[in-house]
Formats: sequence, C-alpha cells, structure tokens
Amino acid sequence: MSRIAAATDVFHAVSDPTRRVILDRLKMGTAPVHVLAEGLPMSRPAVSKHLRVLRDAHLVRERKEGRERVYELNPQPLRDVASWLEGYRSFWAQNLASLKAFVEAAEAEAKKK
Amino acid sequence: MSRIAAATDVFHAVSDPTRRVILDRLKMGTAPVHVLAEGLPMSRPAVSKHLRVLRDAHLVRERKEGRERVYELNPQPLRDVASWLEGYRSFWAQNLASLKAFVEAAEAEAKKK
DNA sequence: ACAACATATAACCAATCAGTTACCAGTCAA
DNA sequence: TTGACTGGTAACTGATTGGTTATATGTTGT
Repeated sequence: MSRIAAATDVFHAVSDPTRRVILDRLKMGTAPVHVLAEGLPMSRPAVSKHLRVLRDAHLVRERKEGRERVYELNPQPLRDVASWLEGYRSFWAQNLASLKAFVEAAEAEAKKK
Repeated sequence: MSRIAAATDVFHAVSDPTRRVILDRLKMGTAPVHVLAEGLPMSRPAVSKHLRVLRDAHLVRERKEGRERVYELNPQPLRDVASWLEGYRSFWAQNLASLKAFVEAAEAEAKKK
C-alpha cells in the first residue's frame, strides 16, 4: 500500500461520524464489539463493518480473547491527518485579516458595476 | 446548521483526495476554476462539483470577478478537525508502549491455548 | 453434548458519490 | 452584435457506502 493510499484511507475512515464515535469510545479503553455496538443506533454487523474499515486504516487493532474480539485504539495513523492540517495552521491566524480583504474586494467589485 | 452537522461536513469535504489537492493549491493563492481544473485529471464540471462541496463546508469562498469566479481558501472550519484530533495527541506518545503491551497480551493469549 | 453467546461475513438494497456529456447564462473583445 | 471564454447545473451512469437479515464459525457454561 502506497503512502498516499494509506493516508487517503485514514481520511476516509475518519470521515464517518459513527467511526469517530467508535474511536472516541476506544480512548476510554479497549472494548469488545458488542460493547461498542451497545451505544450505537445500528445492528452489530453494521458496527463490525465500521470496525473493518478502521482496522484496514490501522486505526484499531483487534485481538481474540475468548469468544470476544477486543478492539484497541491505534492513533498513529491520525498523525498523517495532523501533519496535513499542520500546513493550514499558519493560515488560521491571518484569516480574519484575509476575510476583511476579501469582503472589501467584493465590495469594490460590486461598486464597479 | 448544527455544530455537529457542520463538523461532519468538514470531515467529509476533506476526506476526498481531489478536494485536498484543491485546498493545497489554494494555499498558494486564490484561483479561478479553470486554473484549478488545469492540474486535475478530470473535467471542469467535476471540479465545479468538488468546489461546491468545499463551499458548502465553508472551506472556500467564491467571488465573481469579471467572467471568472475566484476561489479563496478559508481554513477556519479545519479547526474543528484539528480540535477533534487534539483529543488523540496525548495517545501518540504513549502508543509504542501500548503496542508492546498489546503484543505481549496477544502472545500470552496464544500460549494459553 | 448442547444451548447460548460473540462475531465475522455473505447477500442484498437504497442512497450517495464522482465522474461524464449536454446545455445555459453571463462577460469580454473584435 | 457576434463569437469565444468562463463556469454552474441538469441528467445520466457505474461504483461505493452504510445499513439490513441470514448464515456460519468458534467459545463458554452446564
């Protein structure tokens, strides 16, 4: 799997609200599937499929433990997202000024008409 | 639009590689649609549709300028993503230790068999 | 051995997505 | 005014998604 494909998978995995809830839950500690499914408004197989997406993106790890499968958070791939975001952080500060300039330009354009 | 829905839109908008390329390009400065489409392996209407998604997520602003529509980056909504990620930053450091523990537990489980 | 439990997967379905081409409206330049 | 340019949108299409129920496999407790 290429570096880019891997990053894409992480962005994709994280784009679903249900999957973010699952990740948030796993910050509290490991959990088996039926526990994760408890709080979610969908069937357990649906949760299983979300977990597969998260597993494919390496955002969770799975371990068989008796008849359960315990899932653990693996936040490492989120660093790809964070580092992409980093490229925008510097823009956040300057942005109010930018918005002002943008609005003024728009006004000038409107007036020209 | 609710706060949560807005955040969801941003995650969704950013999950597409093409849209990330567009945002990356806009860091260099504003650009009209045909310029943005130049470097992308798809038709101009396809780019227009991506821009609409980005606009709906308020990640870009659009201004009519003569016959062109100039797009400008608006990174503000990315802060929602950043703040969600922030909740995971503390896990990154501790994670190598966690991985070790996880592997050892898996080994113990295997041996028990 | 058997019943209940835990979970993944297959098969299916409706909705959404990302692309296409065709078309229309507005703007500019000759 | 006519023709070229810019770009949004509609209509369509095939692929993907996120859910479902049904089924199969392995585990535990009795």
